[in-house]
Amino acid sequence: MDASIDGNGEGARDQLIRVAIDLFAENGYAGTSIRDIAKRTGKSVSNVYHYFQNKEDLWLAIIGKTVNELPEKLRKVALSEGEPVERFVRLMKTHLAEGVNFQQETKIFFINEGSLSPQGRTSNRRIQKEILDIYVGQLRLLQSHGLIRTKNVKILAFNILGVLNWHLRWFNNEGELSAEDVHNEMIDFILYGSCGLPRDGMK
Amino acid sequence: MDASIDGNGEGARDQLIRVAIDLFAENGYAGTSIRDIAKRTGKSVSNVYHYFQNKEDLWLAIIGKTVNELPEKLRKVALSEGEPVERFVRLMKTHLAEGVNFQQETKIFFINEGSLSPQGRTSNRRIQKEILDIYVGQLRLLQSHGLIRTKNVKILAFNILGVLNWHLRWFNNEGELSAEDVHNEMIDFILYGSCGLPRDGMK
DNA sequence: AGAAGGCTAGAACGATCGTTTTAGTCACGT
DNA sequence: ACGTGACTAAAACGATCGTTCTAGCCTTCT
Repeated sequence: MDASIDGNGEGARDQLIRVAIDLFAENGYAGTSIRDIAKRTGKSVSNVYHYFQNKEDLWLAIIGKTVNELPEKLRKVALSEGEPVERFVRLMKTHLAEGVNFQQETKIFFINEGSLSPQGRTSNRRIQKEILDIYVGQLRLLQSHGLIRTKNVKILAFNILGVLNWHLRWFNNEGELSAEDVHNEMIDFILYGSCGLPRDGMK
Repeated sequence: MDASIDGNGEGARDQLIRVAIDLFAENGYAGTSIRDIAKRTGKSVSNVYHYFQNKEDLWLAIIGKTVNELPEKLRKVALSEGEPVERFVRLMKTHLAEGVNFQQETKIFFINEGSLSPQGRTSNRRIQKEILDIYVGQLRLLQSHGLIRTKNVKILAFNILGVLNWHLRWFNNEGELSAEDVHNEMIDFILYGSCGLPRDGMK
């Protein structure tokens, strides 16, 4: 039998991660104990410590495959071919799609900065800085094409990230509107706010 | 001597609140212990319990005079006289000014939902709902004047609140740009995004 | 002088925290 | 058959948590 699949179709390690994500999102990092996680999985405390070195290691395992890889994914889009505005739209669509994919993980990422070790805190800040820089870079490019209304692209980038990141708090993928519809409205809002113009040549 | 003023010009209770705000903002609610607060004030643990019934009571004392009163302040502006767009701008300026006034308190408010008691959690949600409703109401009014680009004002309200609330995370009042300049750029972004138009008749 | 009460400190209580230790089961290679 | 190593459970460790208890100071009123 496949070693990565057990009887109920989910490895013990994956189950621990899934439950930890739920609990971290509900009660925060400091507000969630190892015993809470063990209890909800039906496993024992030592089981957690068999798969993870400590609590922060479990945290990093959650962030590692999701938020940590976000800057690289966004950079790939930012450096891709295409017309500037269209690429900018693609950048935001990628960003929003990742947000829906890893909604809880990203929410956790933003909410629990204060409870981490100094290394975790630094890594957290670095990721946010990288993402900000990607947007600032794209906005400067658009600005050089005369497409941006204002001078201060950094404020603009913060505004855009506010819209994109806040969406993690309110968007419900089980709602009546499709993610694509919601995202298109958000992107229109941002494009009007940034360029004073609607999306260009997009369907 | 005035009973509310002690030797160093700050009452013990006020000092405890001030330090608690700092620590809650740094390490979160669950991540901050009563002993941490006592230690930084130089006072004892029982001193905290002399002025506050328990930890959550201290939390509520912090939120009580700041975030709790925000919906009422915004509602007052929302119900005031004036031209719709101008009033909408005044609403956001008030919102942003309060955010700068109580930046740490409001940040705490958003970050620590998960660590509160059920009552605290409910009250937290209620406040956020009230603020959302105020913006939805204003947007509907603007919509009835034909000033809104889109149909779904709720998404629009979330986008706006994203911009306004995210600003609590990055804005530094000691920076080179004045709060007014930054806020005007933010409001322009929102107005373009919402109406497709710049501020009207504003200086 | 003496009682009362606001304010403070320090010790103590039971609970819970993250983590470690000990021990057990089971599958598998030799 | 035997040992090895992955996995799991339960108990225990020291530290820290929120909170309470006891007791002391100091001011104010009588």
